[in-house]
Amino acid sequence: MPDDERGRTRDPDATRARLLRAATDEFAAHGIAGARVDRIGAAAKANKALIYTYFGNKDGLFDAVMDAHVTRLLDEVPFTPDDLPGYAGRLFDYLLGHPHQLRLATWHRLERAGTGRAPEGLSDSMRRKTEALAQAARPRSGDFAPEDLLVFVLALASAWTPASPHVPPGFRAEEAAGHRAAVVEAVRRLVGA
Amino acid sequence: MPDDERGRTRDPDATRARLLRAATDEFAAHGIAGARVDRIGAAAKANKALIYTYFGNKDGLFDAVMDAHVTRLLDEVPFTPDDLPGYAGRLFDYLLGHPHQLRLATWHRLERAGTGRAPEGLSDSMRRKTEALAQAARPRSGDFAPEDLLVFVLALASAWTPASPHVPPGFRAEEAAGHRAAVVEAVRRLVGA
DNA sequence: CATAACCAACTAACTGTTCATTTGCTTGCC
DNA sequence: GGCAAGCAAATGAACAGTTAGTTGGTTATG
Repeated sequence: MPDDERGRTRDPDATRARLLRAATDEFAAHGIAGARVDRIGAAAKANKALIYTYFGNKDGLFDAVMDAHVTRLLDEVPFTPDDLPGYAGRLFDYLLGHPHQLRLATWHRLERAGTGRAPEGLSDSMRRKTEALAQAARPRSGDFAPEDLLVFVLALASAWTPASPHVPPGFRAEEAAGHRAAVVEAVRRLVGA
Repeated sequence: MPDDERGRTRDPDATRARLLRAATDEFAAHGIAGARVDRIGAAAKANKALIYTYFGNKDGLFDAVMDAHVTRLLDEVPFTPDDLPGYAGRLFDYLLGHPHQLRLATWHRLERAGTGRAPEGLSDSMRRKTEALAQAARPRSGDFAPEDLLVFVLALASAWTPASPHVPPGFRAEEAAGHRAAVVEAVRRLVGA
């Protein structure tokens, strides 16, 4: 007879997962420096000391959160170098459906800039994407360099996301469909429809 | 005979300015939660108590930093609704020359999202820009909504900035000229050259 | 002298991290 | 089946270092 979220019996995997979920919310909301270990433990209904047995320390916990999110994103939004507008649209959808994603990525950029520690598989993924773009058949000359094109597509897809520096405060989800269409059209013009 | 940065005599304006400059570096580097009041005082060669007499508290100091930077940006990069590629290029230049700008803006987005307190003149400026775009003569139908166009231009101009979530680690300034040209060309395609 | 600028020292609260101890599950044995 | 040993999981309380903010006095300036 389950009475609350905490599992009836001892279950390290479930506890780990609960900590990770709570940490995701906390880090997405407050960043690394602003996150509080106490709050994470309380939200996960677990003792905060478990954070140190499972993840080493606060930074290790953040890394674990980042790795999980990057992996999931790369997994669920496959890159399609021959259909960049479609890719931008799907990335837009994903970011809209997972508001933590871009906030976490931005915190990571700001707070972990110098440390060298990058989320697992991210730089590999960027390299693969760039190479795929370089080899993709693109007819017209005077086209963008692969690096520029990739960065532009990512920037456009995330331009309307609430974590972006440019989105005005009163952003409403009902208008998302219109913005999505605009993003797709913008990328279409970039690649020369 | 000046021996260090601190003015020979008492000079409240200079002290205020020194505090503001030190706070800019500290906040740009570590954000609000990560910034340390002691470090700011030390870097400004002023007593940290002066922060509280001049700016109220840590948050007030951050607001002052943000206001100054937003004002300067809006002042030095005039908006030209009829020449969006040129505007994007000039904005790109400004962000490249003032690396603190986008970092501060991003910190503000992340840490001050809900508080309502926006940098002075920013939302006004966004509204004016949107209206200017709406009234600007653009021939072709099927064009972007003014809000979309503005957000896209800003996103593209800041896409290659080190504070962006998408820029790979090994970004070198020598390649900036090429990226600048790509940004201008991208905006040109958006508006339909 | 009167006022404003400035400073050193202080404080109360908080934070990440550790650790000795307890709790409950599993396993081998009778 | 019943039992006790062994062990990982979980806990509560504390530690040692930091932090934003304050205060009372000192010093230059007009």
